[in-house]
Amino acid sequence: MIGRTHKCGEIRESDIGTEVQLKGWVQKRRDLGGLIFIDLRDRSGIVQVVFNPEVSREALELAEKVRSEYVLDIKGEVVGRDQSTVNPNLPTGEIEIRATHLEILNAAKNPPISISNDIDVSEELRLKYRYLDLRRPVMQETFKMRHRVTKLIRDFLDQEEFLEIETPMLTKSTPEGARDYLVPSRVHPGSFYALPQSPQIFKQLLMASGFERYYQVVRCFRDEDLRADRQPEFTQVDIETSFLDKEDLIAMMESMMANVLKEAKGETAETPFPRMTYQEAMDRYGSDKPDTRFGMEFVDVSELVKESDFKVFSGAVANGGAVKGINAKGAAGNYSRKDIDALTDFVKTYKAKGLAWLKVEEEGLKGPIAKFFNDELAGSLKTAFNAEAGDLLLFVADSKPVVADSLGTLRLKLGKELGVIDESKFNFLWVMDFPLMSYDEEVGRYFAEHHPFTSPLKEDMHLLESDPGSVRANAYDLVLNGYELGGGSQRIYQREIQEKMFKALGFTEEQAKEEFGFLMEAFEYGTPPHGGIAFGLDRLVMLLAGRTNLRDTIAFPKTASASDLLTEAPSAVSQEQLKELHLEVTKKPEKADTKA
RNA sequence: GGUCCCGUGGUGUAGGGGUCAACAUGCCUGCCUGUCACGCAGGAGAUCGCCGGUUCAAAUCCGGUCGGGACCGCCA
Repeated sequence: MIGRTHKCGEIRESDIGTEVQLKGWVQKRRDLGGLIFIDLRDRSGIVQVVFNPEVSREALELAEKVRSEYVLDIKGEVVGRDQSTVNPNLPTGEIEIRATHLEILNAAKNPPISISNDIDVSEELRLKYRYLDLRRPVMQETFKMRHRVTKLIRDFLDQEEFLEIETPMLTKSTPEGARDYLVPSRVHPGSFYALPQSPQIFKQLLMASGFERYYQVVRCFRDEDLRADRQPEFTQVDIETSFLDKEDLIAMMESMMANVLKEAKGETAETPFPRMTYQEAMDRYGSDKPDTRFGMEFVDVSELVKESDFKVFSGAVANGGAVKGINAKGAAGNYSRKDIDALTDFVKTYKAKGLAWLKVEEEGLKGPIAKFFNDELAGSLKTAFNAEAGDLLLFVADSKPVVADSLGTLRLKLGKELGVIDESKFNFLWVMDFPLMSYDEEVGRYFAEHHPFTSPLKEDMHLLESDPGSVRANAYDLVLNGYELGGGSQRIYQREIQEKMFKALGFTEEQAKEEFGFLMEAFEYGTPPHGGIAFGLDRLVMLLAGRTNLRDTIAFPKTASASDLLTEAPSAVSQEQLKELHLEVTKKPEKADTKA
């Protein structure tokens, strides 16, 4: 018994009368005594197999031994079911397999997690028995989706004459950006490679090499703490082009994404995608990656309330901050004072000192701060928020970054709680004109918002030395439903500009030369104007598959504390290994499971 | 580095100082020829994550610790 003639989930009425051989796992066995039904599952789906003594007593007796997740090899005939026994819940429900032969290829212990879509297991067990978790149909679907998306992207880029070129995984640690994962060098005592945070510099060098269009589906590493949408190793679709200006590249990427959405989801995305400047995104949504599937936009009432008797408001404006609010339409009845207290605690995690609120009623504004607003001001506020009776107005008065952060996150929370987000939508959005760099008060210098190779906008170039903080980057982020899907920019390709950039970032000439001298040297040998973008593949798949956690789109992900529960990585290593690498561990490992 | 939530039979939960270890599901055995959440009858299975403290008595209270999750910081 070797051959497999059909896949379980693909057998149909048209196959009736066919002799088939199937291989798969036991989803469920139903033993009726003289008759046994087995739902056989392979990656294509499920089909019902019947063991009947009139067909093969031998097979029936063997089937009695079978349990969940046994691996079977079955031969039989496809037969139609009586109208009364058709199962409308299965694509294969019109037929069943009348088994003539059964071979048990492998037995299985009773699995610790059930192989079904309804998740009623802890994340911990799912990760420990990841190979079982991945058997679940939803997970299989997600990875089929991931494959499909990756292939669509590859096919698209291939058609556009991009070359997929690999870049090193053992590379040089560079300052700026995230913490590096380091790999000690055995050959060079005390020296370390870094795993790439992205192939940024290599792809620019490939442009210097004259490849013109490069892409790579590539693993990247960042040793930072995890989040639901952040894993320490993740996959980027990394793209770089020569001679294409921003508009050409953006149009091409829109076409690629629209194609992915169409082919993977059957959804149409209107191109060109909407655009918004960074400033506008911050002003209207308090985020550089706004979720535009719903409104509830910020209303800046700083001007209205700066003279008000409510000191929290007027004081914030006087201190150079702002007072902004959002209107939770019709939500006044949904939120008790206790609920609003909870919202207040929520915004406090984002440094807001408090949350002011007003309920809009027919007679006027209600709430503890209503007394500070006279009829005229109350009227202006209602107009500003387009407020009607039943609305709940929520305000944060603070420094501008705190207002943006806290109110922006509150908006998302309320959007979810009030169910005003259309989950079926795919809202792409370009966010443009990011600041090139921002000043870090604690460290006392500027840091690049994207990375130090991002070109300034031409019209801001003259400010690079005089007022670096106000220079806008020739950069663009692609946002999908409130997630940053990718970011790109036109790059600096001239040595003098790159030198100015490093200088603005506080590098001495020597430092710049030591860290990035090879790149600047390359600029001197005819590097073409170039630019590119990188997309987070895991996130894209997560959004397309309708998942909310990045772990669900990565076959073997890490826990929140960056460990792998399946292999138990990371783990201690032997003294010999450490010695070879010229390393000494100064802190005792948490787990005393040192390898022999 | 910090905040919050969770940890009880295989799994998911309930309980919350002393006959309270319960429910569902799964598992095992038997019966059953049209099931597909099969059914019926019976059965096994947990010192309540771990360590310590309080107490006559701790699964329950307290402290610590480990593990999982969400978030802040961090990260584009």
